[in-house]
Parts: sequence; C-alpha cells; structure tokens
Amino acid sequence: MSSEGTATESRLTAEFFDRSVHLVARELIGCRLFYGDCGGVIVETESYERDDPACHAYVGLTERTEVLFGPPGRAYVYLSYGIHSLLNFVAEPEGEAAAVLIRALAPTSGVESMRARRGERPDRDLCSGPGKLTEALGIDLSQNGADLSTDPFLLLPRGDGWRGQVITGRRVGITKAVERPWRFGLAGSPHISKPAIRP
DNA sequence: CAGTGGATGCTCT
DNA sequence: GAGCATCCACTGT
Repeated sequence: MSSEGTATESRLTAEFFDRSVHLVARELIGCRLFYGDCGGVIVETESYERDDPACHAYVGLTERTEVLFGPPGRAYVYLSYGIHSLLNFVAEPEGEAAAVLIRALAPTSGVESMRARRGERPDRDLCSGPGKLTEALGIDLSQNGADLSTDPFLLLPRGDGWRGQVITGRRVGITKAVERPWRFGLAGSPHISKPAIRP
C-alpha cells in the first residue's frame, strides 16, 4: 500500500470527473479504488444522468440529492433498501447532478479486513455487488459528500500496461429507463455482480 | 442454476 | 403509504 499512498500526483482528481458521466463510468473500469487499507480494481460501474428517470436527481434538488448537485469528484453515498450503503462518484460539471455507481471490485488489498467485515467467503464474493463492496471496505453514509481525491479515499488510474476490454449492457435492479446501455464491465472478470452482462 | 420472498429504513408523494 | 440503483436464504429443478 505504501507505494500507492505516496503517489499523490497520479490520483484521479476533479478534472477526471468533470466530463460526460458515461465516459467517466467507462474509463473507471480498470482504475484502482482504495479506502483505508482495503481496495481493488474497479470492474463494474453504471452511469446515471440527470435526465434519466432512474437517477435520484431526476426529481430535482432535495435534501438527499444535495451532493449530486454539487461539484464533481465527490462521493454520493445513500441507503438502499434500508440496509445497504451504495457508493457513487459525482461526475459532469457542477449542477448537472450525474453520478457513477460503483458496482464491483476485484479485491487486491486488505482482503483479510474485508473478510472480517463480510465473513469467510471466496474472494469473488467479497466485492461483487454495490452493497457488498461498501460493506467490505467499511464505507457508510458518513462518507456522503467526501472528496475522492483525499484520504481515506485513493483513486488511481489504469496502469500503463492495462489491456482490458470494456463491455456494456443494461443497468441492474432498476425499473425505469431499463433499456439504456449504461452498465460497464471488465470483460472476463469473475468479480462482476452478475456472471455476464446481457445486452 | 432460476425463481421467490423477507429484511429493513429512508425519501418522496 | 408506496417504492426502492440489494443481499441472502430457501425452494425446486
């Protein structure tokens, strides 16, 4: 971890997120997300834009969506089904209220800590879902609005040798705008929340 | 492997 | 009061 922790200059910053949310969601595949001692490679994301019935910001500015309407490069964390904290990255210029849902990681660091939180289970079940990965990393609602470019968050770009292929499909678990192909995944990864992305 | 239903709490109508 | 950007256990192949 120490080498990543000192690579401050290569962190993803607000400029990375200040672009099309769909492009950001695609380019996050293969990037590395750390939170404290734990982290891994992002292998699945979904994008949500403001003119999108499935996006929380669709109804406008409310107390819950305040962070969504704020500047890019911050964490939007909310409670799903009364149980799970779901982690999103705010994207697009401030006020556009778009975000990327982080759906799955391939764990690389702090696997023992993850198992302590998630229970004894195979690596492929530690972070293969949006609720699972927040539990594994120990992220909760207290991180809503947190700056992603400072500790305990650490976001690093794809390594130079990265040769992954990004595949797309329909988003998961929503009832509105189901047809929009805004789910992105790393081809062949066993850590994705459902075995295959079905376009 | 596929389908079903319960847990659980907050937001918005 | 309805509806969730989910997960897990359980059922029946």
